[in-house]
Amino acid sequence: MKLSERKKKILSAVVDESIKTAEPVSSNDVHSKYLSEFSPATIRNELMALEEMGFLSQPHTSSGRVPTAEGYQMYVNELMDIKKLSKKEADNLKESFDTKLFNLDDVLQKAAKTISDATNYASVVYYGITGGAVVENILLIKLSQNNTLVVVVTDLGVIKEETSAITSTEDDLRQASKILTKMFKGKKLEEVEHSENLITKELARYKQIFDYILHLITERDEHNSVAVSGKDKLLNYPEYQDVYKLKHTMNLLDQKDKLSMVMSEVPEVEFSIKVGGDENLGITDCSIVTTTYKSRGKPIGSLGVVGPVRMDYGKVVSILKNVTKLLEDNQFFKEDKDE
Amino acid sequence: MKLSERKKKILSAVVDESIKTAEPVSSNDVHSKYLSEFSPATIRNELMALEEMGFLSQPHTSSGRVPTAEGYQMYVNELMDIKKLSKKEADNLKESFDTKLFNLDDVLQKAAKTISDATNYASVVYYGITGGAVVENILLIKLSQNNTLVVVVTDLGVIKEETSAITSTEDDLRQASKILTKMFKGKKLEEVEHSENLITKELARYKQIFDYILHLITERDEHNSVAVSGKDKLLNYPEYQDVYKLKHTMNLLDQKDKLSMVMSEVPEVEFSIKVGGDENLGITDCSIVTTTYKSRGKPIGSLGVVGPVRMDYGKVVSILKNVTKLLEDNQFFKEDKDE
DNA sequence: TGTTAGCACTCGAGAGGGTCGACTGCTAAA
DNA sequence: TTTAGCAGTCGACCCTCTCGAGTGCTAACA
Repeated sequence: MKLSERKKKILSAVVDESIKTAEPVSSNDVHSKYLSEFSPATIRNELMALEEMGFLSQPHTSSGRVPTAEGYQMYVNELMDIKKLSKKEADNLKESFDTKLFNLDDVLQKAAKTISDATNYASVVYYGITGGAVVENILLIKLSQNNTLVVVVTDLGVIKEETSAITSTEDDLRQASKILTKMFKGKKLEEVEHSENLITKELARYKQIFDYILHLITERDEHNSVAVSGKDKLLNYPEYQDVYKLKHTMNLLDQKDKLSMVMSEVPEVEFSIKVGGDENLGITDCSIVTTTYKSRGKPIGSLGVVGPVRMDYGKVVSILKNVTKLLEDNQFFKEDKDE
Repeated sequence: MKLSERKKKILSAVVDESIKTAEPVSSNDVHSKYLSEFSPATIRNELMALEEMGFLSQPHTSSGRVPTAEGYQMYVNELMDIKKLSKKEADNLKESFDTKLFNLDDVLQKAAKTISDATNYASVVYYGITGGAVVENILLIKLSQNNTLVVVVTDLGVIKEETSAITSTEDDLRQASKILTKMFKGKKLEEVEHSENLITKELARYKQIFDYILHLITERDEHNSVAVSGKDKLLNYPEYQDVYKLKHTMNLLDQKDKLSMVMSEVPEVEFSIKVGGDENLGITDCSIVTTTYKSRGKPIGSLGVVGPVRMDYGKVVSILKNVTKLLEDNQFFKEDKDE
């Protein structure tokens, strides 16, 4: 569907104004605030055409126009200009995303919070598209009689948890740590996950520990690979004054498995922008913008923003671009690590 | 203010019905659902008297009655019967509050989630009324070139965090760990917090590490001692269909410092029930039920529930009682620890 | 042929008015 | 002291009317 230059300008104007005011946009609004070179009557004719094409709709006969999902989609695909962040905004982002963290979950959570604070929408950060992390070390540390701290160090950071399930002696722990590290060093997490049949004779003693580590890695893969932040921010938008819709979108943000499905798709283009949700997944009344981040040239996870359909896509895309860069420059995702 | 037996029964009925239906209660409701031994006219007379006393109010002249904050307060102070949980409910609680965790933050978070899930309101768990935790061990573990895991083990569990700030050698770390453990073993966290002047000659080398541990302990005291769970549950109550009120209460649950103030008060009675919020702190449109939990006979923290004024106080109190018990029976809070 | 002024038309928002009925307060009898 | 009876109140709901923002159409204009 080809659009004339003028139609593009007018559609852009309507979308921009919609994003700003959350109200239907009249021909006069477009004329006075965006395109004074065309008279309201001309604009009206174009609006009619754009409505016919499915990009705009009227809440009722004598009201202004509102973009349809298709209208927004056209906007983000072809019309939108991505605002580059000002130096100050970029610096703020950088500062807030302090990269000193060395725990994968913490890094994800921090990235999510940074995005949410910068965009003022809810955000989702996902890790695990191809599970890029490689085991470097497995530590077992006795904390007290019944508690052992298990630390799995990977090249992408630390996964850890303490437990009371392991009651071995310190000597045993040291021994087990050595064997396990030797066994798994250099392997990807999902390789570890599927190595139940690897219990050798020498490892049989440490079956309890082995099982725990499998459990730890599996569990984190299933549950802990999605960080969500800023759900409450949705409260501020007029489209979510309707508590019913609010609940719908908030519920989505609580369903880690559904989020995983959305976030693990790797789009062909840099950004996937699902305007109005995803029919197949039963997601409505919101838009989802996602992009992937890489380590060693391969996508290993994704960043996303969830907000009203009337989202400031230009700003969101720009912020996601920045945070992707910050994340990829993080000591653990960078290709040329100084080790 | 003394109430006749009959007035007590009627006020109880009005409050119970209000909690159930969230609608004004008529004399007929009370008569038909609670007290058929009195005629509606009699009940009307009593309702008038109770209104005069300030326990009830009418949204408008010809409507039923709604309890005032004072009405609820009277109810919780003198009239309410605390439902004992059924065996099954108690078992469910116990099961969901699995005590295998050995990290203070995790335990608090788990307790908060247990309470929120059981009550269907938002919950807050606070630690630090008198800071009961005593240092047992300080571990410094090299994870990679730039990353050291710092673990502070106390008798109440683990406080830990990893950092890239410490770049000492493994030998140094081992040494520092020994010195620090010796120095702080048996001390309370707040004693550690105020020991900046303790840098001895032998410790001077490890100033970086020392500073980090102080930072770690101080920070957790300031920020990480409040666990909140179930904010979203508030969405389900009719009083929060008004997004403005919802925001107000959700904001409260985000302000950790304000929550700390509320949660660190040790009430004289077992339960503090603030009906309608707290004027001094600017908290309105919600009720807060709190109780303290103990370790070694001393209160060290508190559990709380935040919900609409029309809260099922009886159920909440009962659940809090149960969780307090579960928490105090946790391996780390128990007096007779098997160490 | 594309653009624009003029104008009749549409429809939601908001105000005003009327009915209904739930529930009250009062009165007077039991 | 309790209760039946009843008039009175007021919100909820519905209908109607008015107002005006914004449209679509037509005819004139560049």
